[in-house]
Amino acid sequence: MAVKNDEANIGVVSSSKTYHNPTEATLDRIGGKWKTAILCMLAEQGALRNGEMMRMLSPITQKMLTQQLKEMEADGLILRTVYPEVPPKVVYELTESGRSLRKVLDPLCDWGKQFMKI
Amino acid sequence: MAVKNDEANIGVVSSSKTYHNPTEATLDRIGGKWKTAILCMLAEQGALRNGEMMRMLSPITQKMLTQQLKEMEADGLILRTVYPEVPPKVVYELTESGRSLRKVLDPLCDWGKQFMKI
DNA sequence: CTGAATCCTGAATGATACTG
DNA sequence: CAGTATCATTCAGGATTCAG
Repeated sequence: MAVKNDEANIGVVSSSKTYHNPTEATLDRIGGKWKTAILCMLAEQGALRNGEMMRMLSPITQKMLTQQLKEMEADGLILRTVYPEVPPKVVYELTESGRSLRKVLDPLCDWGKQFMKI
Repeated sequence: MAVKNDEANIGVVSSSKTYHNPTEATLDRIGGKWKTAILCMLAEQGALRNGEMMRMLSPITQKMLTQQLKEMEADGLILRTVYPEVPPKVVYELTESGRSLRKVLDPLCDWGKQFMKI
């Protein structure tokens, strides 16, 4: 997913893989275990804090939430804003590119509804 | 992906997970490393044989191709037809459900084009 | 409150050899 | 031609602990 920090590739936003078709490039960016859930939440709620997302995505771990958010930030899908307060306040929201994913997430969501048992 | 053959779940087409949202149900079915590539090929070509797909997806291994096809067949996305000939002839094509994935694959493909370098 | 740093396990994928 | 069967490897994901 996203970036592999080997020596020759530090800080590079997008790895230089070769895909069989463009769908694989998309899945590389939204295929993480929690990414579509996070993206859908942010699309609905607008902007959220770490703690809020932790609760909504339970039982996600802090490590996974942070990791998935970081990767998506590096991929330009999410904007992370730190407010210099005490205690710390950090807010996450979709970027323009992240919002453009709606065209992808909506069909993904529609098709999957036939299997939902919630 | 697809089925987990533990004792209580043999032969069940769809595992009984609980998802945070329907997108995860979709990704469970098309998220394998080669699945979208296979599905797109079949959507374009109509029907293909094992050897044809092996060549088009190179460097996929025989094991992975068979495995991904089996899972998608179990999920009702692909139809496998064996012609009783010598040498053997087996043809794969999309089912109705598989064809309905076009609504998902097309947006997935469109969005990913911005990252293609081929 | 937000998040970094380690360590660890299992699933997913791959290499290779064999078969009706 | 179209697979199976094993073994090896890699890597995403998870548990736990520490920090500003």
